[in-house]
Amino acid sequence: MEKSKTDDTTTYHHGNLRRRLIEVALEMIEESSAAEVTLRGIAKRAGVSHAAPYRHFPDKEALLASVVREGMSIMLSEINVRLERVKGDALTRFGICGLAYIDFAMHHPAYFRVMFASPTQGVVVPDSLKPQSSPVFQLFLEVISECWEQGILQGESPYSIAISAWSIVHGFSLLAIDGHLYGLDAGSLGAMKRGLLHSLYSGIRGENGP
Amino acid sequence: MEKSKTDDTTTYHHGNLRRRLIEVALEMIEESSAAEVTLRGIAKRAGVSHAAPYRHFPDKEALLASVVREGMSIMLSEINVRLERVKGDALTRFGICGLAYIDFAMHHPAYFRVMFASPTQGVVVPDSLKPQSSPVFQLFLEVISECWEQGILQGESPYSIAISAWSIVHGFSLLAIDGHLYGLDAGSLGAMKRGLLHSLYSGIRGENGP
DNA sequence: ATTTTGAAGTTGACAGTGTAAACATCGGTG
DNA sequence: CACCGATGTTTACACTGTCAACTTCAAAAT
Repeated sequence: MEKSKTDDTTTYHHGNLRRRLIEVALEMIEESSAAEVTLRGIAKRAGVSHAAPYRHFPDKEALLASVVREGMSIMLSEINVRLERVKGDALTRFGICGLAYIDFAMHHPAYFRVMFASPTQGVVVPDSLKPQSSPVFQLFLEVISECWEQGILQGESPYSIAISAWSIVHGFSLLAIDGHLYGLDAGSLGAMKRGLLHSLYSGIRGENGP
Repeated sequence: MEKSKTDDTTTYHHGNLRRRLIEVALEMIEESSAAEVTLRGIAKRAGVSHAAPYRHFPDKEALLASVVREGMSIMLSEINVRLERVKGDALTRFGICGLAYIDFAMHHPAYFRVMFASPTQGVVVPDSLKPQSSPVFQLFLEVISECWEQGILQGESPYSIAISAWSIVHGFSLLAIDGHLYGLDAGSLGAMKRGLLHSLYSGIRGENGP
């Protein structure tokens, strides 16, 4: 009779809420924006009374936090799936991490926005979900360490390289989904992604630069 | 009797509200966080009835937008002040832009947060204040163009370099003020800033990297 | 098979929010 | 000096998050 934490299968009285609530929440974030999403609105769209969510989440923030956790999990797995396909070459794996990060942001902007909305809105993301402690950052760190040990990447430490890499990749993701880079077509955006990683890898120093 | 848009001098019935409201708003953002700030709370702290702000701003969002504009303006001027002191050397000027951007974020985290809270909260930042159209980004672009023309920086275009530069600098700023990089002391944070810019300038490719 | 029981959902209430409309007030202009 | 419009106040409303009391129903216990 134990209700497992990750309860997918149909259960309960009215179907499987909890799950449905998370889905609806994401839907509504896609349509409007994380701030304008209302708990009552979510409940209504789920076809349930306005207080029903409280049987599954202590408060609104907790529901949103679940969306965040789910997003984190999906992001991590999407990156990992791509990594699986290119075992071996450490540098390539590094590139894949960066590209996959940006791709996740562009493919799932709603997830991405809730995930990194931290200080604003009501979404007070728990510390364990902050960038550096996130599994995604840890993955970055692993892959970068591998490169660093092989002398493929240089820097003060793998950690400092990871900071640089995460910064550039995350910053670009924000531009891509928010400022949307002046409506560039998919092709040039793809080129831009690669250009971005290249500029970090090879640097932007010109011939006349000291 | 015209009330100029930027009304600093004391006027009106009850002193100079508008100005005071913006100040109080910023104060309260510093204390709690942009989302939890309430219009009624701002009014109360300004010693005024809860509807008074509506004589100066059409709605809450407009007040917050004014805070954003002010932040943008301060950021721009702080960067410019530092640039004034180092006319001449284009590359140094580029470095100053990046450092000053990060410094602004760290010195005025409240401003920085409202400014880039875009999609979340109620702060729907107008398009004209989005990163790429902001004067700050334009400044980046100018300085980078200068370097690019002199062959000090390389890349597909000044614009693409600016994207990379803004991305890394903005992403790092987020880490610094939000994830706060595990409570590093000021010294190592300073070193980190420089390391960050260096990694973009010189790249992170190691000896064994292709 | 029937009772029991507690989780899941509902209803109604409350304080607090943003905002609008009607009213009050004061300083400068006629 | 009277007026008038900008500035501030009061009252009111719809909506939010959240809580407490109530209902319902499916499975556990008898």
